[in-house]
Amino acid sequence: MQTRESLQQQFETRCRALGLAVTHQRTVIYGELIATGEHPTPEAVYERVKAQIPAISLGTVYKNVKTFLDAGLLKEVSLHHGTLRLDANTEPHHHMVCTRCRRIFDIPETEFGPVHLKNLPESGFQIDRFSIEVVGVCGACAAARPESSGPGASAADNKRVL
Amino acid sequence: MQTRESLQQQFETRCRALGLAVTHQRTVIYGELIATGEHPTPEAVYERVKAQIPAISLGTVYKNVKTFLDAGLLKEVSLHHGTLRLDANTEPHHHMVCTRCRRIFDIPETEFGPVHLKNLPESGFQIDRFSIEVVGVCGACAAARPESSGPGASAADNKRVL
DNA sequence: TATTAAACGATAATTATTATCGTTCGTCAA
DNA sequence: TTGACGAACGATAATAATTATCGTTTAATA
Repeated sequence: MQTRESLQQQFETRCRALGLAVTHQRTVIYGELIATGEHPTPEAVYERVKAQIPAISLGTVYKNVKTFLDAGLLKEVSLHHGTLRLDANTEPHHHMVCTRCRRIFDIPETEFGPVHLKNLPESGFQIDRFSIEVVGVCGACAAARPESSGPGASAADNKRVL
Repeated sequence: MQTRESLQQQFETRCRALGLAVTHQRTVIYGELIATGEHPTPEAVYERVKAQIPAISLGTVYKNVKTFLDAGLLKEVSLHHGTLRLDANTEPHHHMVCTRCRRIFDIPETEFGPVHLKNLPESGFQIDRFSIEVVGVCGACAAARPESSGPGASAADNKRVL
């Protein structure tokens, strides 16, 4: 398990490896992101960072968040951020999502074995259901571009192909 | 398993039960949604419906999609539609999401037993990983409003409380 | 320390979505 | 069946989230 301190220390090294300038703004933005256990919005990050750098621009936060995502320093919580996707399937089911074209396929609940959760970190949380997402590359996209060479290519996959 | 025909037949009945007028626009919008196995965006629905009702307004599609969501005729594919949520946790982990306040909590991967998928409906899909989401109500929200009485209350839970 | 490209702040533009408002149409009682 | 009325419609303005532009500043490095 990575500590906040070690992540913060690695930040400069990782930036240099990526050819990114280590600016004060970037350091503070990243610091806030690893300091919080929450999963904030860019706007929320902006508010926190502004306490330390009052002159920072919201655009700078967005630009750097995007840079960090592309670099793999950050991840999006969900592949489905962005425009609303509708589901008229009333049967219980799960989804399979292509990281390239963002197409969504249904998987009936019966295709999965039971989910075992050992113990719940957050006390008092009332579980309604488990939602499983199979993340990967669909047949069509795999055929179009067979091999995304190495882990570095994953960032480009955040963009839509189809 | 509900057939498209039965769903389309139920549409009028369900609308009347909900006090919603059965308009041509609504019938076509809903029809397109159950006709497609995809999970379209409102914009995509608009394009499809426009082929049948050229004068329809995009606003009407949005309004009715919202009405259908509130009524439970449709669901959103993801709770994370809307603004971007960032994740600086580089360890493999899953998420627990509160349907009321939309707060997101981390669950280490080790808290779950292995996921068993019997067979993949979409041939050629290359699985990268499974992402499990524990959906429910967090302790704080449950304490604030203990019982969301009956299934009808679930629609209101789509809105943010915190 | 001087050069230079990258990053910054300010702000305009774009995209997704919601709200407004006058007109039309589905519902239901007569 | 018709007529009244409120709900839904289409057009369009407004808002929110995000991205792009552009002139200025700053980090990297020679």
